[in-house]
Formats: sequence, C-alpha cells, structure tokens
Amino acid sequence: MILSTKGRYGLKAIFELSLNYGLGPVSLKKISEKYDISESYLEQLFAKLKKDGYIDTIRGPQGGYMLAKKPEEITVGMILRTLEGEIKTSDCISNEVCSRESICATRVIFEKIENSINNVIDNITLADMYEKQKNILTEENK
Amino acid sequence: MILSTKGRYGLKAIFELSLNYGLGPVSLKKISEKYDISESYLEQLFAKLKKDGYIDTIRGPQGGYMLAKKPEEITVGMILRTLEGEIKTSDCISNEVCSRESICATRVIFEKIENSINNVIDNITLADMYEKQKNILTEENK
DNA sequence: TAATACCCTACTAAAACAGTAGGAATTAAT
DNA sequence: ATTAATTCCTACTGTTTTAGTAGGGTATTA
Repeated sequence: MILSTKGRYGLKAIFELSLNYGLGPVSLKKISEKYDISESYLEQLFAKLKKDGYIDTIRGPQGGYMLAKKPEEITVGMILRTLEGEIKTSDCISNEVCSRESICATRVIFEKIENSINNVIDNITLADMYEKQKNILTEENK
Repeated sequence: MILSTKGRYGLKAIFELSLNYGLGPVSLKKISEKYDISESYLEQLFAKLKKDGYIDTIRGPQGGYMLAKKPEEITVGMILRTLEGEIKTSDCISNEVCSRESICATRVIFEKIENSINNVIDNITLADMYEKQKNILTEENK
C-alpha cells in the first residue's frame, strides 16, 4: 500500500467538504460517521490541512469544517502532500551526479514513477472529483 | 517515500546482475561493496527474487547470483512487486459497489494513480535500463 | 581441507501507523 | 447564565514495518 490511511481518509473527508462547498460548515462527527473513520484521527488530519490553508473552521455548535478555497483551486496533490509528505521514490538528490556507476539508470526509473504520480495528482482538483461523482451517480441510475 | 529500501536496493542490485548477463555469476560481496548496501540484507532480497524465479545462484567459490531470464523478459514491475508487494493505493475491492455515497470519486483517483504507476513499471525491462545506462554514459563523455 | 560463497532462521532497535484518551477553549441556543 | 456542541491541543499506546544484524549451516572449488 503506497498510500496510508492518512491520505486515503483525508482525501475522502475533504472531498466531503467540497460536496458541501458554499453550504456552511460540516462537523467532524458527521463525516466520521458517514465514512466510519475515527473522529479523533480525522481531527488530526484536518489540523494539518488547516495549517496548510486548505480548510477553515468554525467553533461551537453548528460549527465545523469547510474548504478555505474553491474546489477548483485545490488539487489532490496538495492534499496528499500535506498528509503523506512529498511523493518520493528514492533519495537520490536531484541533479546530483551519482558517484556509483550504473545507479543512474535506476534513478531514471524512480523519476519516471514519481513524475507519473505527480502528473495524476496535480491535475485533478476537488471540482474535477465532484464532476466525476455526478457522472458516476448518473450512470448508476440509468 | 513510497518505495522502501527493499525496492530501491533490490532494483539496483538486480540491474547490476543484468549488466553481467551472460558473463557468469556475481557475488553478493561485490554488489554490496559497490553500492554500499548491507550484504546480509541484500541476501534476503535476493532470496525473494530467487524464489520468484528471477535469479539463479551458484554456490561455492567463484559462485554468485545471475539472472534466470533474459534482461528483456524481466520488468521493473516484477522486481518491485516481489520486493514491495502489490502496488496498491486503496483497499477498495475492485468492482465492489461502494456502500458509502461519494467514496467512488476518490476511488477513481486512487485507481488512476495505481494505473499510472503500473503503466510505468510494467513497460520497462532490465534491457531497457541497460540501453538507458549506455546512453547516459555516452552523454557524459561528450 | 581451507576458503569462498550461498542458505536459512532468528533477533532487534527505531520509526511509522493507526489510532485512543482526555481535557481546554469557543460559541450558539435555551 | 448555562448547557451542549463543536473545534483545539497534547500526550499516550499497541501493532506493524523497516532496515537491518547475528550466527550458524551447506555446497563447491582450488
């Protein structure tokens, strides 16, 4: 599993916020019940997302979490990097010339993997996911 | 880091074997010294690769490890899967209909990531890496 | 028969994972 | 004013994974 529950839960949860974009805050309780994810654990994930400026909060009754930006301004990559850390496949330092012969060919592979992942996650926004979701639901009702 | 040292070391090491394809076995000692990787740790990685049929061994002095197949028949994906396990991004069961509304859109993302990784690693063989390596060395000497 | 090399199993320190626990602060509703 | 709902914050914890280490056994060749 190359993604931990941090990224998996976190993406689901913030997508839930994007479903509610413009409709007021959503409480953790609701999200954790809907997805059956520990409330306290989610809290810690949301704390990171808030720190990085992706979500805002309102405290007290009727409070909760909400997107701090438009869904089209938040990419999957931003979320995953906040929660999982940088997506890396090796510890070769970029542009450093390998001191050991024949390592470079493997580095090229690792960079390709990295690039292909980044290419996916940096080009999908929460708004795109919303569109996708609509399509899925439409398909199901055919 | 989405790849552990198992995949990173292991790919480097088996690539070394492919550089020696057809020239007799290479001892672990040599590889571990060249790449500065623990010999005993590499041994465990090679044991898995042998079990899965990618390398053969010759015991005794002058012995060592060698590819069990042609470099063009071994993909990076085979090696990484042997060493790291299946490349997965979520635990959604394929084709299972999500019981929870709106999870599906996130599943689509995870599948895209998975597919893009698999697409890279399943389409590069050790022979391709060898070609790449030659190019790198040629470029350096320009 | 000594040296070289693979073979095999068990152990381990450290980190990461996946939470749990519990209290403090804020605020809306009554 | 009080209560209840909510976020905020920090610390703790059991389990698994990581990245090895350790040490003996077996085969082979010079």
